[in-house]
Amino acid sequence: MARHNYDEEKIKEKKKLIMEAAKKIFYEKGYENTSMNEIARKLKMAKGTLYLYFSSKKDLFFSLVYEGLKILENMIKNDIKSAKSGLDKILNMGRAYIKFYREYPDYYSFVIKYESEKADLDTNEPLVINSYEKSEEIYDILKLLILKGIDDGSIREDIDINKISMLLWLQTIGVVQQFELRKKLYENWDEKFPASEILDYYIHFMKKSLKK
Amino acid sequence: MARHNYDEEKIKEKKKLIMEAAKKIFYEKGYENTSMNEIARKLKMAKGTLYLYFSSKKDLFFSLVYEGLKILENMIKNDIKSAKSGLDKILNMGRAYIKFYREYPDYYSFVIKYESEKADLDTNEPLVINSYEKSEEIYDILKLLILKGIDDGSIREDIDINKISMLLWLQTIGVVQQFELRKKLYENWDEKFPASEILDYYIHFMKKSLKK
Amino acid sequence: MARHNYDEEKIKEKKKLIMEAAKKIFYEKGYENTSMNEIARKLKMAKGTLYLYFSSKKDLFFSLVYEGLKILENMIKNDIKSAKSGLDKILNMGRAYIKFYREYPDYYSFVIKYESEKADLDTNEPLVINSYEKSEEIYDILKLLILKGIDDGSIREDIDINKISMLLWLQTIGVVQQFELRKKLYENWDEKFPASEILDYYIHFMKKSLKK
Amino acid sequence: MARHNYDEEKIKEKKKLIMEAAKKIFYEKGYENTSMNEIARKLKMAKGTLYLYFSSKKDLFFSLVYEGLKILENMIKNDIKSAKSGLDKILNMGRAYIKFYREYPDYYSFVIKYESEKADLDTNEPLVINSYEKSEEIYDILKLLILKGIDDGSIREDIDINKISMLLWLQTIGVVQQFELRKKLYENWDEKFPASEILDYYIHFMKKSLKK
DNA sequence: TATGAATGAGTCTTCATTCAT
DNA sequence: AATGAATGAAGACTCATTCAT
Repeated sequence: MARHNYDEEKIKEKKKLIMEAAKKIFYEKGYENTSMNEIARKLKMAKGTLYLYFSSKKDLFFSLVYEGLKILENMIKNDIKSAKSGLDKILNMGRAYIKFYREYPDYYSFVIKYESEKADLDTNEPLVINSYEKSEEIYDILKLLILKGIDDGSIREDIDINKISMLLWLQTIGVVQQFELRKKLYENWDEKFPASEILDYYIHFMKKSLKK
Repeated sequence: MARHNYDEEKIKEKKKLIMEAAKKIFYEKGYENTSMNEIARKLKMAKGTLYLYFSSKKDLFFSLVYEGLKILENMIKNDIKSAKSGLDKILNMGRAYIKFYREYPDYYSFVIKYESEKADLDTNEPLVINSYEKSEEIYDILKLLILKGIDDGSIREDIDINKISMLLWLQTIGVVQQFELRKKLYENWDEKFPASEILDYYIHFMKKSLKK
Repeated sequence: MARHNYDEEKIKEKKKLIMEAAKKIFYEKGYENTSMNEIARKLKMAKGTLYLYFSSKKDLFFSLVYEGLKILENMIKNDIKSAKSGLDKILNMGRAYIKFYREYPDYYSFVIKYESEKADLDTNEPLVINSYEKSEEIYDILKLLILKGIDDGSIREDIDINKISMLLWLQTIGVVQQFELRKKLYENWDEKFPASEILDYYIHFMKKSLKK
Repeated sequence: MARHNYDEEKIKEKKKLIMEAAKKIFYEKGYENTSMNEIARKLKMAKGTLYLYFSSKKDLFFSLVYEGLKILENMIKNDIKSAKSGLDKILNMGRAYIKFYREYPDYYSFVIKYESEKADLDTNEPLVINSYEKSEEIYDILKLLILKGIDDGSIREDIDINKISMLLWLQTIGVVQQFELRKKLYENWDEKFPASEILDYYIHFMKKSLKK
């Protein structure tokens, strides 16, 4: 039994090791431009060894995606808790997403890449189903929070709850994604405010737009 | 001279022809999954001929991107004109982008794809430079419109003009992109309102948030 | 039009060229142990070129199988004609198969290999269907010939026509296949008669067994 | 000494155990499509352990072939004994082979596979030599039985003893092999007689052909 | 101007075998 | 005696690009 746990532990560690190396390369070069060969080389491992721990390149990548999704989920759930009013909870949700992007730019990029191709993925794969459910879950949370916000008087009443919850989520992800794409560009512009402030301003503006 | 023009005309026409065919295939199958072979086959042309008019697969694709950018630019400029107040002009700008997405889903997809990979592109390529300039241009237009809106009393005053102009553009592109990614998903959800309404609601909500 | 024919001709010739080289290697080393790389090397061609003419290794191999089947079919049909009585026609059929084996040992080996794996093949592939039909066809021809033989008095009457026709075909193919497998072995045995006579003796014995 | 025997016994048992598992998988999936990994997994053993008992995948497979050959040999020897006349002995020999095929389809498939590739094998391997000797042995037995049959009046005299003995063996193995290959195919044909009867008819027809 | 045959580097993946523990 | 992680060569196949005609 102890032995068994010991081995499982070792396997997990090795997986971590491989994922750590893959994370860097996938992040730097993108999924398509990363070859299993290169990952193995970086690890000073034989190519075949990778396949001992991950059944395919996709499997290795998705493991990273899944890790990212878990981190994101935790951050959101945590940050919702730490706020009182419905409005604050919603704002914290947005802030959590931005924090995820800032603290884990690599995982963030995997999650985005994954979301971009979800449509083409096999709908039978557990990971795909899982993430579909997570999307729906977040949507439901948002809806509840808005209801709560209206109830506790922190949010204006003249909004369509269904639509605004959907919109807020699209918008938050969208703003961050676009910011990531264009940040280099913006960094060269106005020197008076750092481009990175734009995301904080997004939250600030959302607050203004939602509050009673 | 006349001869010269005639030839140039012919070359342009041929380029159009090729781009038309490429547009369909790139849209259907994506850039990576489209081979030059397939484009040539569809045109009943030799593969080599394509390289007479476009120096590479990338070049061909970027020409489509550029075409798309021009269309988008025109739509925006037109739609700005047709409004009076600063607020309405800004809303029309957003509407124009959404219209572009709806009417030219193919060009839209190219522009997005291009934006997503701009980071990896050679910063010396004219198209990249071009797009940098266009971004700046739009930022400047937005800034002016907001100033005008504040001036004519259609827009609230308690906003940071620099930041909001940057944000609005990121946000609009982001919302549309995220909507495109998730629309299939959302179509299965609430049957009461069609998912496609979300984009119109986005404009509606933007109006609420900006107006005095 | 002339141009078109010319090109088609050239393609056919190239295909022949490739098939000729592949034939030798497949025969020497067997399908599994032959790599596309090796075939290309032998032809002093790039690997990719092979795929210009054959869509896959299987396709290349099956083209050889099909060529073999056509040769065999012709030989059988020809040799049946040149005999009068039912019995002689049947014996000639067997002789034709043996002749095929002797004159085209390479094609013979492909046909055998193919037959051995037919069961595992995709039943939707035209080549598979085709060969199934050919089997049935041969069975029908045999049945007719036996009827004719009984009718013209060249074949004994106390046999089950359905069974004997099936059996004769299995037996002929089987004897040749087993002979091929064991000939090296047998060549070292009795020096008085060359092992190769065994196939002729098979026909001789079949005659004795069938005739009235 | 006692200890030594005990250990040897244990090794033999372990070998049996492994062979039993391998037998099933080799039969289901074929030699090439079976990996040592899979065999080890089925046995809940480590891959390396297999190599403690068998020096290679080939060695493991050949052990099964050898086992099959021993079973076949016994069946033949037994069934020869239980007949009186030379003809009946020969017919029983054929029947024994068919019985082997029917009762041990797995071992049968290994023996056939082995025979098919014997040509490519190292002529120094004991198993190959062994099989060469066995072939000669069977040839000799058949020769004796035919002589006996002629002597006791059960077999016709107008045959070449050397040739017929060689032929009968080739023919029997060949018919069974071809039947095995095509049985699925034939099962769909004539509904009046089950395809499986063909092997019995083969013996029946052999009897007719050989008897005085 | 147009052709399209040829290239060949590069991709993911498999698996028998070894060897340190 | 038993393990199972690691190896690495080998395989089929793709495709943007070139170049002789």
